[in-house]
Amino acid sequence: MNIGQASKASGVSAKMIRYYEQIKLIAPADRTEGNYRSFSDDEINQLQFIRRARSLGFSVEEIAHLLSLWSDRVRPNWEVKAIADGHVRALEAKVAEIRAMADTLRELSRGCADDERPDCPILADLASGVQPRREPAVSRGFQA
Amino acid sequence: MNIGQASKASGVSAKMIRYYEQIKLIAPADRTEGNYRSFSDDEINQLQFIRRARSLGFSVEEIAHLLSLWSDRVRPNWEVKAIADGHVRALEAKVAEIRAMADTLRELSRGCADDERPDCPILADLASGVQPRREPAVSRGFQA
DNA sequence: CCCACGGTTCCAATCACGGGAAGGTTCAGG
DNA sequence: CCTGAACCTTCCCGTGATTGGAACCGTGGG
Repeated sequence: MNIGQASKASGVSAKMIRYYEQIKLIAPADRTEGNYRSFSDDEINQLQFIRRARSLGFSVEEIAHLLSLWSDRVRPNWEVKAIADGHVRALEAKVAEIRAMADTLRELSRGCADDERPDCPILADLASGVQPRREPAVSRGFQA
Repeated sequence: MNIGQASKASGVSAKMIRYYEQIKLIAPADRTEGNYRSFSDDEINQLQFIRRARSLGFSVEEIAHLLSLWSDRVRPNWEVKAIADGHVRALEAKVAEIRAMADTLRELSRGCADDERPDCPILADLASGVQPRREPAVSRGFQA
């Protein structure tokens, strides 16, 4: 299978397959005579693993760890579970963070009439320099 | 006020103040004889506005729009409200997306015993290449 | 044998931000 | 007056995952 077929079969773009190879998330693929990458079924499976893990929000670093556990026949459950649970907690924190923003903003919007007047309190609030209501956000740039 | 004092007063790092100037989110600050930036109270206020808006998850582009509305004395409420509500919807979508991930992963983790055995179903699921349950995620790289 | 469609590499941009180098300015104390 | 610390200046690089594009080479069907 060349990279195009591997991409279709795995759902990972050819670009990303090359990138994953470059950052050593996956082993360098075999090459044909004409220097084309050639993928085995096992490698397609790995790519699907990666795709699925990415869709669950795991970072590439976490996926590297998961892949190594996957290929380790005596891996202990608790180690896999620890990564998963840690990630669940990170996701929950992210949800809480974003929901706090949404709640605040909904509240502000509620006080802003949908008309032509120029007295919308949203801008007034932004200008007031009010501190965020809770702890300083753990991370800010969630918008990809 | 030089950039250090402006930073302390506004809560925006000196680095970011320079960056905001560079990308023209704010006007170039006046300079002293020694080429130091000098900030007025108005400019400190603008920086606080930016900081607050960032903490609510607005992108720099959205903030540029909000700032222009802020300085527009005849701004119509509905325009401000539209930006805010659009952002609330984006935040809600993000929450739904991340919560779907967390739910899936929690479910997987529930089936994985916290012990030394190597049969954790999380890896099996990742390897299975199951499609995400809902629509293809609108955005993927939410982790800053 | 040609041409379109693959593949290959490399380089750039995204977004908001931080780190650090190399050098100039300011100001207080000795 | 001189020194040094603390500030400022610009410039470049890295982050993480991904996409886009250019320039070039290989492959295979008509």
